Amino acid sequence: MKPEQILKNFQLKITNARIKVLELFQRHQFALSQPFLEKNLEGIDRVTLYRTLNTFKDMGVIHKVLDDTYTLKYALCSDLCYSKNSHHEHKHIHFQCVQCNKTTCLDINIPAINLPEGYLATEYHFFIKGICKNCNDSSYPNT
Amino acid sequence: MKPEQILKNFQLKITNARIKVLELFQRHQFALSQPFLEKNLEGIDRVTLYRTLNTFKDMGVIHKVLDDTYTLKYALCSDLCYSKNSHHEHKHIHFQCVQCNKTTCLDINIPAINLPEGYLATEYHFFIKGICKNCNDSSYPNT
DNA sequence: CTGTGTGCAAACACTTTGCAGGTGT
DNA sequence: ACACCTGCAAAGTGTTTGCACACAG
Repeated sequence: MKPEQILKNFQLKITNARIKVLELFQRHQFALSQPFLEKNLEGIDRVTLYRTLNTFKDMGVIHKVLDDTYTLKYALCSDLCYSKNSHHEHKHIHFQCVQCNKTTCLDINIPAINLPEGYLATEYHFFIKGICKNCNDSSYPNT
Repeated sequence: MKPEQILKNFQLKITNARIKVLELFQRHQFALSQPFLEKNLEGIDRVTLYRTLNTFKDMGVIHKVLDDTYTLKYALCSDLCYSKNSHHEHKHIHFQCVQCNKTTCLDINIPAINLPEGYLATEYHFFIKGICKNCNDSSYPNT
């Protein structure tokens, strides 16, 4: 979908910065951080990027992706973000590759957990560190 | 166990800073961050704390606890950190309370996940956000 | 005595806030 | 026209590095 259309769907004003940010998300299948955006989108202010990401997150255009780099990352919401009852939520597992340093969304749901009596859950975050398919494949070149 | 004994067990030099840090960990059942240690341990340099935490983590005295605050947290390793085959690893779930802002270790193992072909896992991080037992109990006082 | 631990200064990286001016609708 | 978006400056917070001195073993 065209960035302009996405913005329209979410009733967000169509601005240069937002289009550029969405395009960048669409060009990459992995989660993006503000520093990454800043490097790859010269001409757009650092603060604007932070605010754009925040707005997108609040409106449900993107969702937080946590890994252990302690830099906020986000990924475009997709089918993965909708459960069977068409309720927008984020219960899939993320994968952080220690080789290419990319964190991606896996098409695997977070398994249900029985919390001890008295606990109330609102959000689940599950990520796995390791070597992703791409890096794994390229380290064993075809013979 | 006495902090001195712990240090001895891990073949670490017994210093004032390390004892103080271990004592603080023992006094709290939740994960501690460097900023927290800094506030609660006046007289010990900020950098020393970072380095102490790093050393402890490398030696397996403490383990990383991730939540979405983007501040590194650590917890003392305990029985939870040893799997059935007495192999030191960290596969339990953490819980981040949005009310008291404490992140704790749960006595629940991370369920096994079947990764897609080609992926290789080395670490699992799973945390749940919500309201912990303590906060939940205190918001519904006994009648 | 020797190597490791500590403290201080400084730099680095990521994120947030305030305000003035610009722009989409 | 008006509200919202953007850019700039500055500050806040968490973390790392370099170097000289101190101290545990």
